[in-house]
Amino acid sequence: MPPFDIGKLLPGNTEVAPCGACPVRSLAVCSALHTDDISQLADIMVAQRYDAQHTFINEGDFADQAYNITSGTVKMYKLLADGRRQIMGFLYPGDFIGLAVDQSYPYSVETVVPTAVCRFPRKQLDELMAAEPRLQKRMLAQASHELAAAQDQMLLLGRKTAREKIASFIMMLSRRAMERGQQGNPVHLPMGRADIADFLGLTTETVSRTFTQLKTSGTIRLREGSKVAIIDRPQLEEIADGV
Amino acid sequence: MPPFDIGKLLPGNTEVAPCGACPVRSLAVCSALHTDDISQLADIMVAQRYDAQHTFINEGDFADQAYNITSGTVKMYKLLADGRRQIMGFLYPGDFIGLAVDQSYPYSVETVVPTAVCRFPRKQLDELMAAEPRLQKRMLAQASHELAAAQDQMLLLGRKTAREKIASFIMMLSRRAMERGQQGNPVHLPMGRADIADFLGLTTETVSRTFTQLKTSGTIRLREGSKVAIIDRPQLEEIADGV
DNA sequence: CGCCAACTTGATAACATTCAATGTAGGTGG
DNA sequence: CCACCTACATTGAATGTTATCAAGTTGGCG
Repeated sequence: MPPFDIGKLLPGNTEVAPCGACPVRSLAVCSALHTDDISQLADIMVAQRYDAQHTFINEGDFADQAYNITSGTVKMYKLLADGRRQIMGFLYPGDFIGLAVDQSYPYSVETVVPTAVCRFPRKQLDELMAAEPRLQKRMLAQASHELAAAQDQMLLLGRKTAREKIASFIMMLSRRAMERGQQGNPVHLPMGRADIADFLGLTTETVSRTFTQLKTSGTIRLREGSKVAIIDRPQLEEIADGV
Repeated sequence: MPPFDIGKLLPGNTEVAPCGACPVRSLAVCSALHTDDISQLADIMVAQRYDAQHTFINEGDFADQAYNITSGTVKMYKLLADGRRQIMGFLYPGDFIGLAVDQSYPYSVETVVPTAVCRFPRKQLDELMAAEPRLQKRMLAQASHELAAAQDQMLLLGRKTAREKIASFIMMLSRRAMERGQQGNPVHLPMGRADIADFLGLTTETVSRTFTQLKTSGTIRLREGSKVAIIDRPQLEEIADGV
């Protein structure tokens, strides 16, 4: 039998959540809206929960829905015909999916851990955007931010060594956690080695070997619960920057 | 003496060009504006011309200007500390620079061939954008388009072989030429092997060898004037897609 | 026509992949 | 509660693609 099926939902799905009490409101695009606009958003929104390893967007499908992550982690990826996979990025609470999209989704999206999202019909979201320049401005800012991240990743994929890639990856997760007010040192890696490999353009074996190498050189330490402790942060930063 | 200097300009620089007669108006973000708005744009705009191989944006500099290419070709790139370079993309007439930008430019921009641009102060462009939702919408569309291209490039850099990278590159230039109403078959490559290498995450030697390989297999033919003739387009497409 | 930069080709080496085996941890059932 | 089982992670050995180092060749331009 197949490892996952047609959108099995966790208990409590499709509830209409109170945006006013939303824990990620300050992070999300919703921050661009006033309280009365938020209620408009809430009207067209559906809250939903997915299991881990559940694909809720398939590359090529008609893109009629947009999503906002409220808890959990997801990965966006593209596939080649023979199954080679490139993960474009990992998304966290507050991140938005389906903004920079044409008619059909240019990538698939799959949960890494159990994840909650807010789902919007794109058509109505477009209308709200047309009426609310603040929202549109916020979307442009988000697109710009994503573009900058994509360009950093292009430098990493095209020109960095395995060692530099892994160091950059740990630094990125650490910085991201701190930006979100979480602790930046024992960094939590919710994704497996295969996901890390497909994000960095490596194989799982090379990822594993490189972690070991950084551990041996005293730069990091691997902790239980898929956590990485940064022992020598300045050195990790230097490795990441290719110095 | 240094190979290039402090912004030497070709004759006829800093002229105030008539946007109404602009050859790339339909391609550019300007297409979002009506004739009377265009005049506002023209008021804050300066037309400028640069020699080939001239760097007019330096990574890290304060980003107070935005640019629109009106003729020529430029490359955007990032550098690592030891000089390794990744080219994020090549831009053609109608393309916009300085949109998805924070305080400082996240990349350098250098002309590939003699190039003409329109230059805008970002501050005033932002004001015009706030007043003209159509312009802002157009900018969001452009950012989305760039993001999709960046994601395709991430798949290429992370997961494609040298052969697939070169095939994808030729196909991309061919498609782009056709979108612009130019002929898509003898594809013109205005950039050198080093630029192609730094765009595809390869070395110049590998680029050269791979061109030879595709030539030997009868898929392409190298023509004078840095042109590539596509002999077997279906096969080139299959190679590009990793089949 | 000659020069110089860019491109091509050749030989060797290195980094990462591939194939294969072993180790470890989380989850399930006895 | 422990033993087992399965996933995943790590380690090992050999291969291969691409990089590196080095020598030609071509072609554009003065």
